[in-house]
Amino acid sequence: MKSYCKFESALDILIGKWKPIILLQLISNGTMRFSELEKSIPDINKRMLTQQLRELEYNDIVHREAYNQIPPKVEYSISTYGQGLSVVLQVLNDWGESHIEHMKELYGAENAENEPG
Amino acid sequence: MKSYCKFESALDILIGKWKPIILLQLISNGTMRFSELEKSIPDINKRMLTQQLRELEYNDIVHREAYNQIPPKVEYSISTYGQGLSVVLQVLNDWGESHIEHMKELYGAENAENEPG
DNA sequence: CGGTATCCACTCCGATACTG
DNA sequence: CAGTATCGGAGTGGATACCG
Repeated sequence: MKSYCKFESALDILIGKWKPIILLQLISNGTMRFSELEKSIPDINKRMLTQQLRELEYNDIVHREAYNQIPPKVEYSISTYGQGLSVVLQVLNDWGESHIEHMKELYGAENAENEPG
Repeated sequence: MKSYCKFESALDILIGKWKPIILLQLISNGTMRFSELEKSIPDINKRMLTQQLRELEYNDIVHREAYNQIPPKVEYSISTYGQGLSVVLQVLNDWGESHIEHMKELYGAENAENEPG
């Protein structure tokens, strides 16, 4: 049996309320400006968007390109290194999808995606 | 490009301070009693162990077998359905391992596993 | 032995206001 | 446009005591 001892560090990178949807947007749309991300993600605010992007940038998943001009223009995209995450996200997505089905079988269709109250 | 729209629900199941290490223990050791888990995970307390186990049980990842006897005996193991997670954890583990290396290259060996302050 | 109940600390997140 | 600063509430986790 293999060790599995490092999967916490992978998790850490994906954890954060808005990181999944941010990654989703960047994967689907390629390069996006800050304001485009803001518009494409309803209910997020600037503070959270900035914070989550900074963490993803720190982990070299997202690339930030700032143009020195007025008004400012900053573009975000999945970094070259970050492309490697796509396999992981694909696996998580597939398993997540089937898990939703499994939960429906166990608990019925309503409210079946998450934890108990 | 595929949709990736369900990987949040997979994440939800793995998120929780002690879930990774609990899963690790059960995967490595098979069936374990409550007190064995408690001993094998330094710094966890009963409340947290119970809570995280309940959530994993709710999601049908962990199976709970209670024997009606005094003193009580309760055994936990990865459920049959939960075995399907191993592929996911393997992928996360592999990527996490290489990511730790990547962070070391970027930021040096010390303290390179997680987010910025 | 295998839990609950209670209380407290801390972190995460949201709302809002301000800035270069 | 693309942020930062500040504040407050909710949720998550820790310590401890108690229970069947």
